[in-house]
Amino acid sequence: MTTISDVAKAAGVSTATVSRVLSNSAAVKPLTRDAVLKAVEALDYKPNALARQMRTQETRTVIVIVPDISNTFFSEILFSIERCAQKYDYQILIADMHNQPNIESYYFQAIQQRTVDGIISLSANVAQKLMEQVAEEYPIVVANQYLENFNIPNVTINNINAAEEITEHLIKLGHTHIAHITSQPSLLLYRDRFNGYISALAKHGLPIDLELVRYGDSSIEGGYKQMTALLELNKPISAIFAAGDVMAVGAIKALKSAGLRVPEDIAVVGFDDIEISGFWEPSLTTVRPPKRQIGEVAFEKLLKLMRKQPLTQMKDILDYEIVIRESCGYHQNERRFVT
Amino acid sequence: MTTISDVAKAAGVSTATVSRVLSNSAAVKPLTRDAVLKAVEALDYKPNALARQMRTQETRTVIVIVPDISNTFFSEILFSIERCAQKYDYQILIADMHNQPNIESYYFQAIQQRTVDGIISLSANVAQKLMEQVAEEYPIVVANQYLENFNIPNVTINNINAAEEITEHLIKLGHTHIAHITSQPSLLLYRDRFNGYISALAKHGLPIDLELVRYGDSSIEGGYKQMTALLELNKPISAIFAAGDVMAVGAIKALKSAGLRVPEDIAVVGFDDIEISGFWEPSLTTVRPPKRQIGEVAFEKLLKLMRKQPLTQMKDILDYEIVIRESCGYHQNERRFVT
DNA sequence: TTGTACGCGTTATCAG
DNA sequence: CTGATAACGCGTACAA
Repeated sequence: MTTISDVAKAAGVSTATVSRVLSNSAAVKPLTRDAVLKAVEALDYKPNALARQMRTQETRTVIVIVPDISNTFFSEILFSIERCAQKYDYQILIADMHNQPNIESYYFQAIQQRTVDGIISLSANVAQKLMEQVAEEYPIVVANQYLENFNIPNVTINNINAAEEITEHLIKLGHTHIAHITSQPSLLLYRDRFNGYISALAKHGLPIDLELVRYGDSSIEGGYKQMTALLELNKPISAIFAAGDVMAVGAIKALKSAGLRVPEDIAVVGFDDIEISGFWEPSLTTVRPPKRQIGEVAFEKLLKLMRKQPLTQMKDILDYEIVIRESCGYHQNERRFVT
Repeated sequence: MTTISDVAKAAGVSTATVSRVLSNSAAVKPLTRDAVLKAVEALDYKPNALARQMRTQETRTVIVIVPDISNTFFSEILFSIERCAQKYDYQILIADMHNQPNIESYYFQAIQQRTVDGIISLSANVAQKLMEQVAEEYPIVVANQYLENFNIPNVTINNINAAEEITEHLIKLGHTHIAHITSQPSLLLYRDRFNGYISALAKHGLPIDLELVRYGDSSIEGGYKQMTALLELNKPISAIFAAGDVMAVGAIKALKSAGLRVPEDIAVVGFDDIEISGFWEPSLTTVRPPKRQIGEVAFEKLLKLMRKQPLTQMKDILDYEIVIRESCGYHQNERRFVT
């Protein structure tokens, strides 16, 4: 392994000068500079990043905690974070939780052990106190998700409003019996979407039937099972609001398996606007969070924390869009109930 | 920041003893051991991983280079690598190339700069010489992909055979005009699948028409466009072999948009067996590489390299499966041509 | 069983 | 503009 002192020797200068040349940190006479660069080239010298990081006490690496990397919703946000990081010359380390709760705490060690400079968590499925405690000492931003009375820099959308709005869209299309398919109620994100759904029903004087609210895995399989359970209730249902597109896709699959047409027999709307939503049949009406912007704002926020600059605001609430496609049956108004 | 010497002071011992306790590297009297652990607890001491890594010259971190993390094919392999890494107490760093060529070389720096102990690349879209040169000095395993006369530890399946077999499946179903949708011919992986396709046609004395072979992005969009181009040829085509499920899905979408039925009017088969393939309509007949095993074998191989143990074999060729579902129209034999 | 002291490879400080 | 040298925090001979 060739070190900086090997280079120094070869170039006939001190290690300090080599370091100066390599980091452009101070003026060096062009002649000696060339000599150093030549030696670097000749010896194929690569600076030892570990030693540098140890000396400077920064790794220029940020860890991103992702609930489930195989869900394209997250990989899209991740993409935007990566691009942003690249711009500022930071590396990204990806931590996949595979949807298991409380794994964040494991990754928090990384920052306490100085192996990364900051954390962006797309998950908040964790002991809140621990998280806030770590956040007091280290740069952390939570994006997409959040907790109650949350005292950590945070980037999100208003899930209550979004859920209410898309539910109202169904109501305006004439639906009065709308079921809700969702996931882990331990996540405030899902509770907010549930609350938006309830509040839309209430606002329009529609009956609320909690049997029409099902909880399951946030996966195609999960959506399929929940939808099947709903059908087995044999209650009148004319529309479904799924709290995630992945579950919506599973629900549509279940409806088709049961011989029902979407949206003619039952309308379905989702949340997230993942890639396949536009390709699915029928294409999915859904809520589109500003994925690119979420990533950018989260990284810029983290950057400020890492640079110990003051945050202008703790919480950024970004705008979402309602994307109307086929699955809500926008173009038809006659409704009939399944049983 | 509390260091090991803070702990030593608090516990009334030397730093060496603290180190011994923390790493269980040597016998320590239970009494002093307790004192040390108490001090660690009291001061909330976390060892500085950087310093440790610098001292031991190992990071226990492996970087995995992924062509496109939003393609679930790769996230499934990744999952298996992660599980394996966890077992051996290694961390995983994910490098997403976003399908751009020659980005691997950027990540090769990571290993040359000692920031990771090894590399698993799920891509081989790069200057071969550079790769082999780096591989001579550092632990690298290439999985899923490979190059010609490849002198790097490698885990893969026999793509030629798999492509030939699934093409033959179409031929046995009565198809004589089979088109091929594929991607970057610069990748040997795709050239091999192409060769398997050609060899199946040849074996059965079917005419080979290179106009029926289309190249494009390995994405839903890409498959859609290629299929559209194929239809515009106005040539008789009764089946499609897509070199990836993502493209197959796009092709089916295009066929449906053109008012054609799959598999009744045109049959489609894919490659990879990604998650949605089983949920798509029609569900996809495809080749299933042993994703879990690929990850495991790759990691175990890398482990040997990192431990400087001898490799029993350079190249592992694993078994694949042909998964028969709806999109090939297995249950019907009458064929008719479009146009 | 424990402590002292050195070195891992780099950058930063201080003289010159 | 350049060089000598002291850290950074830890693990480990070696000596006790």
